[in-house]
Amino acid sequence: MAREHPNVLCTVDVVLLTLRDGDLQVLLHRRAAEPFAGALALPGGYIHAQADLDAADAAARVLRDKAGVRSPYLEQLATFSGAARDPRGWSVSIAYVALVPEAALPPPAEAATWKPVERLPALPFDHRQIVDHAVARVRAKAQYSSLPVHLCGERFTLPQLQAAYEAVLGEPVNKVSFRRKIDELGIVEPIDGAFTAGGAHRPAQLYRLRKAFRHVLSTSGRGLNSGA
Amino acid sequence: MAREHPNVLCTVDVVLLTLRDGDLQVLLHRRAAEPFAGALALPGGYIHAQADLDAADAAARVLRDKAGVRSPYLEQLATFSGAARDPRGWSVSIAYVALVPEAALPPPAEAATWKPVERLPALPFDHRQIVDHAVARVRAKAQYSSLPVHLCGERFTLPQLQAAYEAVLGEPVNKVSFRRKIDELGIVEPIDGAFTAGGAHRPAQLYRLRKAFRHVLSTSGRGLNSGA
DNA sequence: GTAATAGTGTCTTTCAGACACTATCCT
DNA sequence: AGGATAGTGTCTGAAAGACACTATTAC
Repeated sequence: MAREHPNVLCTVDVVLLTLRDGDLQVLLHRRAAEPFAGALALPGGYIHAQADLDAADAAARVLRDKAGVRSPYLEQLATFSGAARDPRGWSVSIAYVALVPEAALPPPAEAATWKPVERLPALPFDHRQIVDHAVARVRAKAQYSSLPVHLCGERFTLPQLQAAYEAVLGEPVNKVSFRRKIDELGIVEPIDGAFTAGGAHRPAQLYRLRKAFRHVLSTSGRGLNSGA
Repeated sequence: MAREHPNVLCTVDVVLLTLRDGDLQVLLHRRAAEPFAGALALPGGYIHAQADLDAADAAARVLRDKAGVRSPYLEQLATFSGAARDPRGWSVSIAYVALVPEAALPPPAEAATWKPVERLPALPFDHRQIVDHAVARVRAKAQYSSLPVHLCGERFTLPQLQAAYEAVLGEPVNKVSFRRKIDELGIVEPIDGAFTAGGAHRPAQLYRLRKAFRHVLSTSGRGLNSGA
């Protein structure tokens, strides 16, 4: 039975997003192999049935191997499929979105580049569509959930977190409303006695994610992110 | 290259939902083949690379063949994968949610049964998880979009539409707020001069979906459904 | 002191739910 | 007339944004 339908290529692709220079940026990887060898594309690869527990595991492996990133926020985005999207044949790509703070990134590998999602180069396959889909998802979830915290480091101030929301949403947000919202979401807590220092101004309270919200590996969609 | 990773089973499964007796119900299909022959499960099947354009097309084919349903509202749900979910081996199931009005259903085939999503029998594979995921998705989208209109027929009254929302959400909704919301969503229009008749009470205005919102075949996630 | 950013108190506007009323059919 | 459901006008309370104020640092 299983041998009757072997001719579908099963892959994962990952849209890894971070905040650089105030922009939401995506990691692109220069393809070594055909098709589209030499072109910038999303990091991705075949599912390894022998090694991967499931598709999320495969996506995590791709992130480790191609971006040097471990245990980021990882969420299933959607699956792109069909006869036309890959010249090698009928293919399935299970796409994931991953968020990492810039500080958690390793020194950039030579085959990899960051590009702002608003100024993307031409991408092979349907990768442009996948990135757009990812950005739309992250934007939508920023409206009602705490998703953008995963773009901040382990310790962050509320103004930094607000800047992360603003970068994702692409527009300024009201400070008072923002703090009210973060407060009711209840997903961050002040670090006792920890403040920023150095600026010629009042120091800011440092916060961290509450324990229950660290290491999120949601299967997909609306997860545990204390949505409204 | 393609021949190196052939051992992943590619399938689609469909959670077909409708409104029966005031309940949200899901179509279950009695399996003819092993594994789990004779058990009730979600309608699904292998992707046919020769015949299907993409996974959504495969899902539509499954719905035609196993439920006799044509061109319903069809939306990608999520993809379930891994070594453990199917005894035949490492598998990928691209799951879809479909909504149909009860009136658009053909006479029930003998291998198929409807079950309320709140009183499901035991299901094989991870189908229980898939159904729960689908119900959660439909509930979430009912909060801010016009999704439940696809459970109503071609012509419907606002009280009927409200009942559809209430069945999906599992709780009563405020009549005034409901009508305000439907009005701002702007996705339905009154049918000029068409009213219900027969009851011992005031007739209700009949509505229909606006042209732009018919035949939705969203790839996934938050689509064209005029979300808020 | 001033400049700069952090953090809060409060007013106003906007929106959702509650309630009550009117409208229109049938018997 | 009276019962039943459809549809609307309006009040009220909650939540979101605007604005202005206080707080704490460096110089």
